[in-house]
Formats: sequence, structure tokens, C-alpha cells
Amino acid sequence: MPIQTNQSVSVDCALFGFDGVSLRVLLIERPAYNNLERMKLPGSMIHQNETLPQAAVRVLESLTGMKIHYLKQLEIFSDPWRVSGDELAWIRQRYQIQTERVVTVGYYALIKLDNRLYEHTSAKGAQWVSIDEIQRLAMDHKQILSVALGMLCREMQQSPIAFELLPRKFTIKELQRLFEAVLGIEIDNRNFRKKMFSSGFLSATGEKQTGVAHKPAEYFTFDKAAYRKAMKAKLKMGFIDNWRY
Amino acid sequence: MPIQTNQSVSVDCALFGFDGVSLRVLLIERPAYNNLERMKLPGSMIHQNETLPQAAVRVLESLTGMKIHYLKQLEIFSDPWRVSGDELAWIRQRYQIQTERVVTVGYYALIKLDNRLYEHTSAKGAQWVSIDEIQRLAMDHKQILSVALGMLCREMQQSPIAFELLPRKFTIKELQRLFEAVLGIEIDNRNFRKKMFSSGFLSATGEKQTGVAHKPAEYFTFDKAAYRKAMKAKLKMGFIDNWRY
DNA sequence: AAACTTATCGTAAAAAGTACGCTAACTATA
DNA sequence: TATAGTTAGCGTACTTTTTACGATAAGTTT
Repeated sequence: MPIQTNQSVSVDCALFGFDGVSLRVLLIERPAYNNLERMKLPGSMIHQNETLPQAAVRVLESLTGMKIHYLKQLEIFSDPWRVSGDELAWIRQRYQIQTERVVTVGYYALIKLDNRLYEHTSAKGAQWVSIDEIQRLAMDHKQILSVALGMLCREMQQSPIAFELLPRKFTIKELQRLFEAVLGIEIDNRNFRKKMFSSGFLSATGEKQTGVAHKPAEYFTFDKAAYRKAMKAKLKMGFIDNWRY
Repeated sequence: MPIQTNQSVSVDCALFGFDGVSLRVLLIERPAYNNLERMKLPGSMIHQNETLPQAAVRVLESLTGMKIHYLKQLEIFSDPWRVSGDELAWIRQRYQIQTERVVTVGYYALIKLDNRLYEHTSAKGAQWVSIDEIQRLAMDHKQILSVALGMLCREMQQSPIAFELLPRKFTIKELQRLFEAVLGIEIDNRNFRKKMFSSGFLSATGEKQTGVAHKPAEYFTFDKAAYRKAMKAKLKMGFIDNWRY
């Protein structure tokens, strides 16, 4: 069996945002080409002299105009036929390269949604689509998105990445709603609150909501330093204390 | 910046085994070439029509002569200069290809060490090296190994992969020693035993050790079906109950 | 037979997680 | 301007899980 030559390596990125109600992912619409699906995840062939994460960051930063603070690799989609037929023709035309096979690396990234971001992305022709409204995507991008979502669920229960999706100041309820949206469950807000506080890295700002039709909630911020200290303490002892077979 | 062409994709694999005392990894020694490091992880360029995991399995099965039951992708090592200079020359000569850049995908795999396996691997010129005896490896293979070890530690606390490293029948103490070796900690054997049993997927064989200088321990096996049933039950409810911030 | 080692069973205390009642503080609306 | 509706935020009792460690059992070595 001959060694594979004439192949390309690309990155495809699922960038997630939370609008207070549902989880959204950034999609771009490519020009019509035969009957190919129009909507796809942002992506690019890798350039010379850049690593894969650099390529992912390049794609996302140019699309959002903002710094990407959280980026994580998913897996590599290496099915020899994942890009073939019209899709392969599209790639060849789009990038002006003679490639026989495209291996892609999936990334997922998190960002705080805000108006400036909405403006920037829509100027670029990209859209924030709620994850439960997505039916089909180009190539195997639906599969990549599924993997990204699974990863997000798992990560969210183990590391403080939720805060990457929320504004700097947030209420406990907002945090709770994010968990509920991503994990698709209901949570008792009294116990949720206790759990969050007991971790010790939410710090109160003293500021409160205004104009809400109920007792205003206090705004909190995520205290990164306290989190790191807590983690270090945990590693010293414990460690074995969180097996989940 | 031009699109990268003329690149190759390879896989490199860290195959782990446990000899009852320490964790070992399979290394191969390549022929001398200038002053390059001799020892490296097993790996290969990918062939046409094979996916990356297929390539990894091909490499490991031909080296061990055994089926690989547990294989998992690590990450992609895509530094543009990770293979350059003499190393790049070596690759070109070894595979007879004109490549400018080699992107590699790390895999880690687990196997049960036994005599048949030792024979087969040593016939192939490969060695099982204890992980704390490894100083340097070719290219960035030391880095790949580090990532693999980190992954193994994390996975071992969350899924029942320990059993991939033990013989079919094992004592609780052997299981405990494996955990201690991989995680580098001491564990109270009475609590360890309770934890293992409470999970409900160790099944007693009725057989006991013979010839040991103490009360003989019973042999157990890992009951995969029970494990899957337990997992399904867990997913139905719980879910939120294992955050670790 | 005594010493040594690990297996295995138990128990009590501490910590973490769960369920849920209650009051506080706002806005909308009647 | 009262009152109904809503979420915030505090507390408490109960259950489950984890941890620390005592005690006995069953072999081999000396």
C-alpha cells in the first residue's frame, strides 16, 4: 500500500457562545457550488509555518475580530473519503491546490457573546445558530459539531470553562441557566448556589441587577487565582477521590 | 502566506504495559543515522485509504502480533519544525518521499504484557522500557510520551481502562499496585477494595493465589456487562453529581 | 511455634450531596 | 396603592459517599 502523498491538512472550528437562553455556534455560509450544503463550520487549510492551533486561532480571530481565549483540540477526522466528489472539487477550486485527500482537525472554542461580536461576525457573513436548530452541515461538519458538543458537556463538569461563555459579571442564575442549557437538565437553584459558593472562586462584586421584576440578584465574577489555588490544594492530597467508574 | 503543500501525516504510538511493578512503554531502536537519537516510539506514515487509527493499529499489531483492544488519540503535533534537518532527511530516506513537513498524530494504547508478547516484540527489535528510565527519545517523541502519560493518568481515574493492562484474572492488590504505579500515590487497601467492590463490576472467580507467603488473595475478573449496565444507570439520573472544579 | 505479610471484614466519624421550607425584594397589574 | 407574581438567598434535616483505622484470617519463612 503506497504512502499517502498530495494530501492537505485543515482545521475546522466549532465556536460556541451563550445568549442567556441557548447555546449557539458560529456557522458560515459558502457560495453555492453544485448542490453542496451551504452551511459549514469555519475552517481553513493550514499555512506554511503555522501550527494547527495557530491556524484555528487565525480563522476564528479573523472572523470575530476578538481574541480567542479558550481553544481545544477535538480529534482528527481522517476518513480517506470524508472530502470527495464535488466537495473535493470545491476545495481544489477554493484553495487552488491539487490535493487528493483532506485530513481535518476539529477544534472547539468558547467566546463571550456581545453586540460588538454580533456586528463583526455578521459583517463577515457568519451566523450564530442555536445548536438545536442545526439540521445538516457541509461535509462531515455535523459530525465534528457533535463531537465538539460532547466534549463541551464533559469539560463543563470538570473545569471552569463555563465562565468563558458568560460576561465578566454574572448572576448565579445565569450560570445555572448555562449549565441547564448545555447539559439539558434542571438544577435546584439552592443547591446549585451552595455548590458554586463552596468551591470558593466566585467573588461578589457588591453590584446588583436593576430593572428586573423580582429581587435583584448580585453579580459575581470568577476568581481565577482562587481557582488555581484550590486546584493545587486538591492535587496535593485527594487525587484518588474522584473516580467515576 | 502560502497554503502548506508537500506535507506528510504520520502516527506515533505509545503502547503501555504493566509488569506488576512498573509501567512500561514499547520503544523501537532505529538504525544509526548521523547523530540522531536511536530510540523512538513506533510510528508510520499513513497509507492511502487508511484512517489514522487504522494506521496506528497497523503499526502496533505488526509489532506485537496481537490485537490492539484499546487505542486512543492524543493530539496532533504540528510544529512546522518538529521534523527538520537530519530528522527530515532521515524520513525522506526511510520512506522514499519528498516531504517538506511532517505532522504527526499521537496515539496511546494499552496491552496486557505476557511472555508471548515479550518474545514477539523482542524478535522485532522492540523493547519494553520502564517509563522512569527514559531519558531522551528521537524527534519530539519524549513530548508525545509525556502527553500520553498524562492522558493515561486522567483516563484511569474515569474509566475502567486499568483492566486493559492486567491479566484477565487479577487480585485486588495487583489492581491497586497498578493504580499506585500509574498515579504515583499510596492507597489504603481497605478503602480501595471497598471502592472497587461497590462499583459492582468485579466478579469473583473462586480461585485463589498459591505459593504466596501470606494469606492467598482471590482472583477477580472485570465484568464488562455489569460495568455498562452501571454506566447506563448513572447517566439516567445523576450527571451533575460529579463536578470537580 | 513464632514472626511476618497480606487479605479481608468492620465500624465510626467526617464530608459531600439532596430535598425542600421559608423570607426578602423587586416589578407588573389591578 | 395594595397584591400577585417572580426569583434571590438563607437555612435545616436527611442521605450517601469517603476516609481513617482496628481487628482477625490464612498463608510462608525462619
